Amino acid sequence: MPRTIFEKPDAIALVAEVFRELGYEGASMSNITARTKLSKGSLYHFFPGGKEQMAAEIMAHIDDWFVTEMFKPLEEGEPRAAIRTMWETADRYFRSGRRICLIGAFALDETRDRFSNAIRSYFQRWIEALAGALMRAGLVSTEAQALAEEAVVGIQGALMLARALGDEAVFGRILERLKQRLETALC
Amino acid sequence: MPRTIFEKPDAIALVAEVFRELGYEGASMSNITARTKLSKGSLYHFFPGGKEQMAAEIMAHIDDWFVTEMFKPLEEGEPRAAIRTMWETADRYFRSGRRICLIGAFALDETRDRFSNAIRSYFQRWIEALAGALMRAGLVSTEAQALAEEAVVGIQGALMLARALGDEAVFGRILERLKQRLETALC
DNA sequence: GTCTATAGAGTGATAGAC
DNA sequence: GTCTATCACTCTATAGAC
Repeated sequence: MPRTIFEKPDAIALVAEVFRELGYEGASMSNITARTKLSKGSLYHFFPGGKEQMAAEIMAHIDDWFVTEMFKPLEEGEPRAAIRTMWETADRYFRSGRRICLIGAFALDETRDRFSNAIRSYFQRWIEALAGALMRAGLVSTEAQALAEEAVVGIQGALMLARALGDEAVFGRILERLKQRLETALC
Repeated sequence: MPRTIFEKPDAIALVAEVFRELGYEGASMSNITARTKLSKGSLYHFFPGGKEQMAAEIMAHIDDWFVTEMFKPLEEGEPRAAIRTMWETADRYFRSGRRICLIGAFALDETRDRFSNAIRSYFQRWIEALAGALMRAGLVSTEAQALAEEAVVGIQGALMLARALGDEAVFGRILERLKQRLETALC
């Protein structure tokens, strides 16, 4: 019979999309095997710890992506350019509001306790990286902290509202307003 | 054997807390009976449609509460006073960030399709009620719409971030900033 | 006695683990 | 595929209000 060979990074990406669509509880092993075409054997080969390990590795994978593409540039690059790039990176990652934040969704459901450390450190690092960039761009600490918090809150709230209203355009509008607010503060 | 008599409003409130804590999929009938002390007999007596009916009635109950306590005052009352009261009502309902928005949480998980109409109309009415009050207070339509959207996005994002960081204080800080922004716009 | 609401064992289906 | 645990849900017996 025909077989498809998967590598673990593929498996993580495929399973991630199922979790993103159905949530942690909603993603059953049958759903996952049906949608990913990965057999139960393959899944337990890649993730001996079962569903919990899948979710943990998916979150780590998302975190890695953000560290490379967004947090490190904010922490180490020229701050104004990095902040400008951040909006594009967010828009690209969240597909202009069509894709939700899996880590944010996990924060709101019963999986939150299981993964609370990963969830907390992702958002903490995002806010701190942005606040740090704003300070290096000339803002005082309190203002930088408040604006950074507001930006991350706005992105997450916009993703939820886009999903709730079935209108992805909300995301673009909020992103634009947040961008303007940060640029105004830096002038 | 000893029996406890429940009334339906009590049943809705008790079950609501289980859904809020565990999410739709996470709240199993066993969990619900264990935490609420309602037997399966009582639950299926009150909610012959099972879990789906429970969730639908809980959402309707939440929606009713918001209509009475927040949307109608915004739609019909003196706009500036109603907006001022809205912040207090939100802070009280969400217990200063300790309680999440169940309707928002449903919007992000796989239940979203089942309840999409209820979810959409809740957020739509909130934004429209607030935008209407801002217009009656003197703002032009586009600015009122944008500020209303931003306020609801901010509240939802702040609830998520408070939960994600395990730090409810975020909610109070964001609420205060949103309040200031609306008051500034109205001056 | 009648009737409604509750208790909780029991049902088949399906979950996740292996 | 096989396993056991647990799922949503059904059903019968009966407690308690009248």
